[in-house]
Amino acid sequence: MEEAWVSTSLGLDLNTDPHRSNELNLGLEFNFMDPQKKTSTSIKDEAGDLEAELKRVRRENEKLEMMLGVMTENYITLQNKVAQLAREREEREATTTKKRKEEALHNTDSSSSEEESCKKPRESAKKPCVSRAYVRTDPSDHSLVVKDGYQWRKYGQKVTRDNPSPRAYFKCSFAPRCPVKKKVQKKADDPTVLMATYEGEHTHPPPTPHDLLTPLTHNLPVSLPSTALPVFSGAIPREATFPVIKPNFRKIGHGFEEKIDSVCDFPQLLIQQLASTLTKDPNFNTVLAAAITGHTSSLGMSRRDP
DNA sequence: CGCGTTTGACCAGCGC
DNA sequence: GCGCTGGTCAAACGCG
Ligand SMILES: [Zn+2]
Repeated sequence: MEEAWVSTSLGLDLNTDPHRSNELNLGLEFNFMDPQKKTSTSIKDEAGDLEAELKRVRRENEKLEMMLGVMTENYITLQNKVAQLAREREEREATTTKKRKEEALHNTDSSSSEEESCKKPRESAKKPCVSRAYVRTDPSDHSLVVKDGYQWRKYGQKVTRDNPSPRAYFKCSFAPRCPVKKKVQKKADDPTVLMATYEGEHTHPPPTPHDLLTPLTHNLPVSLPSTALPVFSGAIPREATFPVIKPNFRKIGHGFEEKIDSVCDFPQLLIQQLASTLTKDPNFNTVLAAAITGHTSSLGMSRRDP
């Protein structure tokens, strides 16, 4: 009974979405509304409890947010390292294989194998840094978009020979200042997995989070002039990593610009270990996004299905 | 109107 | 030299 009344009140306060909760703000307002109407102390208590609970949930949410941020940061760092190592190994192997091949091909000149590596320095110069990432997606999703925290501009799409699904070509939005390109194509044997091939290294800090996240909240003073690097003085904010995972996340942190800088509260070692473990899983982003989304909705939000 | 995407044209490398 | 293939360009188009 009481609950019904409460939820009605909430529903009235909210716009059209009684299930979804802006409870964080609502809890407070709702508390003010109470005394006006006829209230019983039990309801008050309940409201108080709820409010406290909401606060707790909110704090937990924020902590999770930050944890996620830290984790993703570490993840990206580690990913870069792994990619670099893989690249180096690949190059080494490629060199040896090529040498062997060439040796087998022209058995005639056995003296100078170095010459060949000199002959074709372009090949290695052409591919300064190549790394691969695999991302699991919704099978019904044809968009060929891999959310990796950077902004990309699509400049081409091709149907390739050995794969029924097309390959999309992207350049970093900071081009030509940033030469990074990526190719995205579904795996031939598993169309639910996107294979992203990155070439080059970004010449700028990973994400431009606020640009991506808050087009409407507030404007950044930096409108990136053509001469200056996108400046990120100090550490990258924790939201930085969110677009990597799930842009929708802005809803959560929205409006709470509090100083939740208690990273030290968290077991960083554990996080780092986690990150390093997860690094081995190419589907980490997807899985993490799903997990976080699920966790978030189970925390305070009921799902909203269109 | 500006910006990003789409898509056909074009180019370069490679094998035959 | 020719054809195939992957990669890039750029005009057309759509969207906010
Ligand atoms: Zn870049």
